[in-house]
Amino acid sequence: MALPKVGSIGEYIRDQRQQAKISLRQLAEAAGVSNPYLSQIERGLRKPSAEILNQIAKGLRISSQALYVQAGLIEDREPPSDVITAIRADPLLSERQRQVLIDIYESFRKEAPAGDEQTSQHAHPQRGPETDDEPLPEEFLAALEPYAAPSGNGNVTQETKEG
Amino acid sequence: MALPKVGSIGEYIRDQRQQAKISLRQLAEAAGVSNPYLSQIERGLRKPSAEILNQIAKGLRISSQALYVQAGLIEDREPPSDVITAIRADPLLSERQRQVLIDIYESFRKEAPAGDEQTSQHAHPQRGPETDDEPLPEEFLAALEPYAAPSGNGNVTQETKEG
DNA sequence: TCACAGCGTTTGCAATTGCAAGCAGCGCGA
DNA sequence: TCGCGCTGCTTGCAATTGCAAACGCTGTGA
Repeated sequence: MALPKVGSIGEYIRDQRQQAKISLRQLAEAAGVSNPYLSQIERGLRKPSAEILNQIAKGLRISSQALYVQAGLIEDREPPSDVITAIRADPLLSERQRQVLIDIYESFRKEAPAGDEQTSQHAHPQRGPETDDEPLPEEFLAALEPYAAPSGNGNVTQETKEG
Repeated sequence: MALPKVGSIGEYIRDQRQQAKISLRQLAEAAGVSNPYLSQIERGLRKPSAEILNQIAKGLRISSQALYVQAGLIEDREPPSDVITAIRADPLLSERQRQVLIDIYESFRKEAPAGDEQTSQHAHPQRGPETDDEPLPEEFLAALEPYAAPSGNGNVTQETKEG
């Protein structure tokens, strides 16, 4: 576990605050917490709750995640090398959708020849967002709609919205 | 709007727990919290700290971020499209499979309004040939086989391979 | 009919959070 | 020398967290 010091959350906050060139009281005001409590947090005398942490993050204009990671409350970033893990972790999917995705994925994994793991990125010269060989399985998507949610939406052409 | 009630964290936990088919005591044990406290959390009588939340997430085998987002402790500013990342990174999927998975996932994301996985049950009065009771869309999996590879395999019952 | 095991819930209680009030120090203008 | 405002820190104290123990309920086997 090469995790950073959990207690460094206070130092991290103080560091961020000083870099922002604001006083402890100012940050306390912006974050909506009391000055003395913030003081104790920065010196590691208190272990703030997630709500306080979130408010402090807002006051510092930094990501809440960054603070949570520093506080050791989030496995830093959780690199989901596992598709199933990522699907399970997605809070915006319904349980039904999750199950469908996992099932499809597992069926793929079972069928897939596990031999071409050598950077299959170039396995298929896919140039556009759509596969050229054949049209996308719109039938699937249309059929999946009842599993997703209301509002029949056939527009599923992928928009390459990788963040 | 998007995050109506923060207190729904308890419902979310209970939902996840029941879908995992484990008892309150089992989850409490796995998460390292007391059973009565977990009971109170699930019913919204207590507001757990981030540490407890983190442990519960571990016990549920879900992402801490998912819980934090549900708890309103993280601005869902960064929608975890980790699913797409994971799909893209999976070396065992063919390009076509990858595309199908991403398309399905994105269609889910577009249709699903995050929180109401319950209401979506009755969202579609006009149902297909099968009723909603059907646990899993085997028809989809069967139809997807040509997109995966030869060798028909219909055994895709949810085995919930909890590691 | 018991006894046992499991379920979720309720009940006190120690420990902790988080705050209002107050304290000590520093810089500045009168 | 004061006073004023700012810095951060210390001190009680109400409110809350989180837990151990016990409760009521249901199902199962002797």
